[in-house]
Amino acid sequence: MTKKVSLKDIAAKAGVSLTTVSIVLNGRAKDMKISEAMTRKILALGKKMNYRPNHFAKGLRTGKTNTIGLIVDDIANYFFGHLANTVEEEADKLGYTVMFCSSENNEGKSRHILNMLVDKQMDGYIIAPTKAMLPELQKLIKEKKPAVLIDRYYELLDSSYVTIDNINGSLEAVNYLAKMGHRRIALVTNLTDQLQMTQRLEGYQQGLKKSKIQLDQEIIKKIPFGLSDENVVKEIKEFIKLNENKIDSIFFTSNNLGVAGLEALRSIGKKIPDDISVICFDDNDLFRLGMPGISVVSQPIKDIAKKAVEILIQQINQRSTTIEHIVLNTALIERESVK
Amino acid sequence: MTKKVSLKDIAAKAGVSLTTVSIVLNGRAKDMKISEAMTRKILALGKKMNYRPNHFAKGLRTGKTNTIGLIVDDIANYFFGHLANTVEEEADKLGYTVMFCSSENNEGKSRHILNMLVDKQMDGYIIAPTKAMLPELQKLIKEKKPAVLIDRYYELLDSSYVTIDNINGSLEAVNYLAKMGHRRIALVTNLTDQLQMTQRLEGYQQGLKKSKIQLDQEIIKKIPFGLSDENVVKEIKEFIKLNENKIDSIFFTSNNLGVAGLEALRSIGKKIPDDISVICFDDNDLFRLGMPGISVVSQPIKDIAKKAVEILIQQINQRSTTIEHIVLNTALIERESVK
DNA sequence: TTGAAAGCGCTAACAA
DNA sequence: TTGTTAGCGCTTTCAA
Repeated sequence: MTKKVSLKDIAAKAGVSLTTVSIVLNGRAKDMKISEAMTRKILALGKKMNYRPNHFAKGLRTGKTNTIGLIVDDIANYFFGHLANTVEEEADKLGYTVMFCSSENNEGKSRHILNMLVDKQMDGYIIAPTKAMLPELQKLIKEKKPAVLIDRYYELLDSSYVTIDNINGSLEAVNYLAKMGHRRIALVTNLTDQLQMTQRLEGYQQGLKKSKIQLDQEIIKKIPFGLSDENVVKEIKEFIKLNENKIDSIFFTSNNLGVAGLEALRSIGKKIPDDISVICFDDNDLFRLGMPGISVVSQPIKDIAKKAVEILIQQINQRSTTIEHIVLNTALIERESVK
Repeated sequence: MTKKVSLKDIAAKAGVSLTTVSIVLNGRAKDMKISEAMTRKILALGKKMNYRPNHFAKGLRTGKTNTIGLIVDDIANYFFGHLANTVEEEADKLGYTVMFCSSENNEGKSRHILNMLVDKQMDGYIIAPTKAMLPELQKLIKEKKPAVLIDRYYELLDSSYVTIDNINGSLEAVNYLAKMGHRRIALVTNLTDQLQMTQRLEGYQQGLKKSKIQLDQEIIKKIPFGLSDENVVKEIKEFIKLNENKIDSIFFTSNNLGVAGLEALRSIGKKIPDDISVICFDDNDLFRLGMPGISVVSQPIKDIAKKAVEILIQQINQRSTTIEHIVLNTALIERESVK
């Protein structure tokens, strides 16, 4: 195993002190008025010896890691996977790497990964928060660690966030269904008090009201987090069968629920949109290209990611210390699942 | 900002030396015969003061990070997203965190992220390699850094890998199409010399031979990496239109190509399976739940991930230094896209 | 059974 | 314009 070259090695070869080498290799030669000749010599030596700074030593000394932590629900999920992709891309442009973790919407796991990221001293955090994280998150904010929340936030957490207008997105979905003649609009959502979901429920209710449709708790199904995929499908199947004659359409409040919903509908032989109309919050390949195409409320995933990174890096660089609340708009995409 | 507690702080409070605290907190009290009373006292203090080891100091001293690096083509891709998910899960069980990066099958990016991971001194690497990485990878192997390749490997790289039987998977797909009466089987694959793809091509050729079908280069389409999604669709569309009357079925060699292929087919109004039959390497939600369901050669994603982590961690722990070559089997899933 | 001290590689304050 | 030195927090050898 070839020994790694350190600043000391270079200093020795160059016949100068450690400090000089450090300064030059950190691009501060001009500031410190190191002679051009010296600068060139050291730079060349650094390249020739293939010097790679020791990340630990640097971190230990400066406290900086050039890494940001990203916590999402599930990296395999379409929304979060694509979000993560753009976050990485944007961060990379600015010289940061990102460390992803999936919270799985699970209390223990959430807290565990956040602590772990804090231990590893990320320079900043982009987090789709869970309730279990609240205490840790509060501490983070209090200590003025750069952080921006995504997808949802907590009122009592005085932090920046980037979200979308969930209420209006849902409202539009429901209005659209109503406009197409549907009156018995079922809702399939998650059993959670996470804001994005309560807002989607709220939008559903507002939409009904606006369309003068009576709210019926019976045709609202709330599915707990943490069920296996098969069990989610099962729950939805049972819900649909139970309300077969009471509903004419279903609004799924997420990607995952929608996919499971399609599976459920298929397995009980319901045809979209002939037997039942369907609309979903969040887009994906299945909705876009499946037959029939599923109408969706689509989120500007790239914009969310870009904005989150932008705000975070500003905070890290202290260029801005103001708390930003960004709310982006959704877009209703009509396909063939509503009739 | 509350100052972080260090071993020194605890030592001071406990009235003992730094060393003792370090030993106890690392669970080596028994080995070093530290008295029970002392052990308990320090442990309690550590908990009370909420001691969190400094990752940099530890890493600087020991060279260990408890982090593994994972390089995939694209974290937003179904296959790699799910793979990453399981890798994280498995690694977590063993006390490791994982740092994901997407190579985007791009030369510069590949090399860049590998270097970056090496700089950050991962304890081990799980890599879907690209050609551009070869020199760095070779160095890694020579320095006996734990690493296992996934999805593909390079003969000249003497390293462990976990892959699937691509040749047989493709062969089965082609045989299946032939058995269903197809003779003009087009292939849509990537223009690359990456092993998983050349093997799938090889399997296609073997399948044709076995079914006594003449190979026709004209109905093999190779799409370069790095095109935008729309352009991939466009390329496939043109290919299909050009060969409209010459083909009765298409075999897509990946997830991404299949999705783009479905989009292309739809946009030119070709119905599956009436106008054309389709089969794809790799599964996803669209293939599983779309109408019609797309028949696929499915990979055991979880097993690949688990095996890769298992082998890697063994290497890290020096429990095993032997190079392992794992080749898992695919499964042909028949749905409705072939007639 | 415990402690002192060296040193991992780097940066930055201070000297020269 | 460059060098000396202290110290970031930790582990480990050697000594007591």
